Amino acid sequence: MRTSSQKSTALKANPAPTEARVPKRERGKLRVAALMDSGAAVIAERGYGAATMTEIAARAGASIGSLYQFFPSKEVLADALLKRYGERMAAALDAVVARADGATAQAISEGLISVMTDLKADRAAALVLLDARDESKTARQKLREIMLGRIERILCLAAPRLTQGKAQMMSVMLLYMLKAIPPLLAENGARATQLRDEARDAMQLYIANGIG
Amino acid sequence: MRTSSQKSTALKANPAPTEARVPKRERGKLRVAALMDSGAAVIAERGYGAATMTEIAARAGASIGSLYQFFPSKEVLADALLKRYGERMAAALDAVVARADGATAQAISEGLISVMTDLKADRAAALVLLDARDESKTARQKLREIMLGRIERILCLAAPRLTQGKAQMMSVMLLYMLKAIPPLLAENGARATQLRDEARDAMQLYIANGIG
Amino acid sequence: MRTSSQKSTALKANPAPTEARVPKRERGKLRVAALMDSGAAVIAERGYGAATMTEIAARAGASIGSLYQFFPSKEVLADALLKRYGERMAAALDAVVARADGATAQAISEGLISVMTDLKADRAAALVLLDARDESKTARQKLREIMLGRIERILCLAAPRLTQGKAQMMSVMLLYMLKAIPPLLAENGARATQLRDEARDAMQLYIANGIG
Amino acid sequence: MRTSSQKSTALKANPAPTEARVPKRERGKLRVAALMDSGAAVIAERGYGAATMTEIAARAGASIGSLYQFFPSKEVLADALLKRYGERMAAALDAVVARADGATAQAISEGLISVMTDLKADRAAALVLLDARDESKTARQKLREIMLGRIERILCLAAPRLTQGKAQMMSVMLLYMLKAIPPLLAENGARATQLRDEARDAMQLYIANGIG
DNA sequence: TATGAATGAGACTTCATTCAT
DNA sequence: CATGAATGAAGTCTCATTCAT
Repeated sequence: MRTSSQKSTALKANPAPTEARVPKRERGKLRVAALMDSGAAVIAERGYGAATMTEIAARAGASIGSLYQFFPSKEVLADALLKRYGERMAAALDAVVARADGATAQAISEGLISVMTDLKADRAAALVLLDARDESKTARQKLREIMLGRIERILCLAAPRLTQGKAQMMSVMLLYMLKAIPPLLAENGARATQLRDEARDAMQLYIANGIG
Repeated sequence: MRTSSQKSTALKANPAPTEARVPKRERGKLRVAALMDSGAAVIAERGYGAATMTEIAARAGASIGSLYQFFPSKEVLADALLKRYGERMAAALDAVVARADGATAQAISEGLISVMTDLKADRAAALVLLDARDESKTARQKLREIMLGRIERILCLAAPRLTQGKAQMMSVMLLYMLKAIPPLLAENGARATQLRDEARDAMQLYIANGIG
Repeated sequence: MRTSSQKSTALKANPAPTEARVPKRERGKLRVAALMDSGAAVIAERGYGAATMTEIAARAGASIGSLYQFFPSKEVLADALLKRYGERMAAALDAVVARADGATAQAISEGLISVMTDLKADRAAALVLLDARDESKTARQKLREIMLGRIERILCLAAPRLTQGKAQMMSVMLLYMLKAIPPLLAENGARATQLRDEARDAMQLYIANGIG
Repeated sequence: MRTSSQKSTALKANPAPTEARVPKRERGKLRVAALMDSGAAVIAERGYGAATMTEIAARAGASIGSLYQFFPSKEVLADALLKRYGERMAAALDAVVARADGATAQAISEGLISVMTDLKADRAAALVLLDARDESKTARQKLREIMLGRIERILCLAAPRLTQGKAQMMSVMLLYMLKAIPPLLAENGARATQLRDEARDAMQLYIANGIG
């Protein structure tokens, strides 16, 4: 495994940019979007380690040099991907939050599952990234907070009498149940519809029991 | 004294072996065990792609050549690890099966969770392997069958009136809930004990509801 | 900055390319030419198995990575070398074909030997390659056809009454006599001139006898 | 390519044995013969570089340790193989010499070709060895002398008036024609019989012309 | 800015050879 | 003598990253 920079004899090594460069022209924005989609696809398909910058560029119809123009390292690309996923996830959960006031266990369960069912393309990559990179501690933490916070808010809105401790505990539990959904459906394609219901039931039972 | 290249690339070499070589002497057996433990540890720690054969050998106190003596490729080592995990998992689940006749939802839930809580060292590696390698289709399938079959048997023993279809569906659902347990506990160390109970409750509710 | 393994071994990577990449810039073309010359030299000197990619790159003044940029494997380099040799050989023989109409046995013999005497650098490598690699079946076949076809044409032009069967048989025989020439001359440097005449006589006698 | 000994820290490094150990018991002789046959087969099949000591031992039904017992290095095995081939070749040619007195060009030609047609198994390996190893200069030289000397003697016996110079020149030429025979026949199996005659004719013409 | 060539550390793997049992 | 495990140098190949055009 490598950790050290390759450029050992660098003199005034520009302090290694850690952020994606923001494109200024329209054309650049399109290219960045294409590169990110390509990156998500390749990483989801091959895993973080096996995904090569060359393939990512090629699949986006760009040259390797062009890719590095916007994402100065593989790390930066991974971070950008994770960030975009977080934002989209937040938005999706916020929609559930908006409908959570006094909602039933079933509605909540259904809403959460829907969130996990959308955003497919990005999630596959995000999951891969989260447990392939050591450095993603921060990103993982951030994503975790995005999700946990909103789930907790949903629970509290639905059941105002819930103690904070119980709500937190339940949020964590639900988070992990939710995480199991995408693989559950993906790996059991034939019975995906029924399993989706089964999963919703399981979560509903758990939520109803907790809400009391 | 060596003279010309050792590596050939010429002619169709003996078809790369796909199985671990079985040690014939005591020393070899010890080596193999050490190498597998080391392999499980390193893979769990770094992921399949980032785990290096060099580190695996070193951590087992063996030379790289020694590692390759028994595991002629990284793939083969991965397969062996998965196989060992499958056997241990089967044994552990069989013990639950043995106690399943007429058992309560709580007992079953508790039993299954215990299985996932043991075998820690091997499982971490196994999980990593299962979704890091494409080739492990077979291994994954095998492991899946090992677990699904036994979970189904447990459910049927506990609730003889369950239809086969329902039992199968529930087994799949439970399998994915179970898979979520190790990361749930590992990533939330501080509240692991409570979360374990929470998980048990969730499964228990689901089982009880299904058993009727 | 790099973080996790580059080499994957995970997932079915892009199917290993079997063809040399064609350089698009002037610099690349020069490189490729230098690399091929270097490859021919090293392989001729050491044999295919003992020739190392490292040495080939070094002798061309390139880095190992640069070599692999254009020739993604030792095999591919070998194929490219063989292909180039085939093309040059074809051109050289075509020149003999052009002068074959009604030519004497001596002229033909002389012409064929000249062909084998030129192209030295490439041929040494080509010969080594042809019987060092199993996979070169196709290349060998192609080269064989290139030579046999032209030799046959030469014979027919020189002696129109030759039956096709006889012409083919003689072509094969001449091909193997020709193949013996380069080592004959190379390994007997001191008497190379006389041996060249001796060889020409042998071929001339054989051709004259066959042509009748 | 390696040239230096691996055992660098050796203290009183036994001066690296360069000869095959001679077995003393009957069983040992059989084993040595089996190992040599196996060695010839594997080397012929894969080439010198690609032939592995492990496979050679295995194909002879012996362990790697056992192989090294008799042939302390791959080199030594190669030398032994070459030596055995030389002896057999000498014997075969001696038989032709014995019949050479006043023989016709056709008889000589036929005799020489027969020699090349026998000893198949060993020759394939010998040819591979001769141009795969740098060190085989001596062996090659020795073999060359074995053959050249006898061919020359044959020519002189058949045509006492031949000058020594001419006889030598012709011997060299014939040697290379002979060397072309095995590949000629092997690679053109379908027409081997006719090609054999064709080759005999070519040699006969050459000899007859030279003998005058 | 875009392109594609250049670089080299480091990964996996092989195999001649040695040695303890 | 036989056996099979141990060793490690060296080979092939990959890919993130840099740079000249």
